[in-house]
Amino acid sequence: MPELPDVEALARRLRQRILRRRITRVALPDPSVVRSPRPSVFGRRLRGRSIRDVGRRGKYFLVHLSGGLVIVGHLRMTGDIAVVRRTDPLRPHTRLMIGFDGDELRFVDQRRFGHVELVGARALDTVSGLRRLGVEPLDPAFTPARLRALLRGRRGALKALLLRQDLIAGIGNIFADEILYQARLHPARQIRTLRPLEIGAFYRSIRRVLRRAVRALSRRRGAEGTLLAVRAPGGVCPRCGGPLRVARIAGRTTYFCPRCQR
DNA sequence: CTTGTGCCCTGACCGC
DNA sequence: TGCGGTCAGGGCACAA
Repeated sequence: MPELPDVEALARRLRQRILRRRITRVALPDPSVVRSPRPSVFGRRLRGRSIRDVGRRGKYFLVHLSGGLVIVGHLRMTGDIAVVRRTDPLRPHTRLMIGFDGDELRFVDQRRFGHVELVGARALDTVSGLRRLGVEPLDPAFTPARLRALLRGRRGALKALLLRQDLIAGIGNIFADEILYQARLHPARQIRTLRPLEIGAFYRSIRRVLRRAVRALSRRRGAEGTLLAVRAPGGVCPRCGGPLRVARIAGRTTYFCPRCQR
């Protein structure tokens, strides 16, 4: 589930809850979530440090610690993080706990695709995956000109482009569909056939969809009047009322409205 | 360069 | 109710 808006909302929530707090305890019910260093070292390195900041890059979350260390993590398909009372019952699939006095950060992940690693702040750009990420779509650096440059000379479907983390960071299957829906562009539409007006609509849709989702998720609100809300077999287009279509595009299950999206 | 496949895991769901 | 097959919103390596 987690894409850029989810991870951004998570980072904001964490910032409110654990900023400046000191780690007193680390537990690893499933040591395999830690990529590096070795799980036994991981806990020892964390204890005693305090949280300096919590950030995000693409779908990765970054917890900056005192002493120039950073926890880099990815939630993949089923990961989630919550800060709860230390006495609260453990949810199933809890993989990692980081304790502060009274509270505890818990990394829960049913499918065990998610992971964390601990790196020096200086070495952040050596983290594979993080290193190859493209532009942040909500950053001022992502301008219409930047998007045009990204599209220039490129072939393939719009949906495939949106899913490429090395071009634009943080968009996953769900929001790719939503962005194309709002831009009224067909997911299989070829990049090189886009007209200037459509590129403009594409750009605005990327920004608008992600920004609104960040806002909604940060307030723990749902999304209304969107494809998101009706994304299910038998779903109906909120705009024209016609049936949605499901297809495999760019290797992913794709929902779209064949009438509204061209 | 682009697309497709399989894989890492677990659980939900469907049809028989 | 039980069983096996299929699929899932990510990312990576690899092949064509």
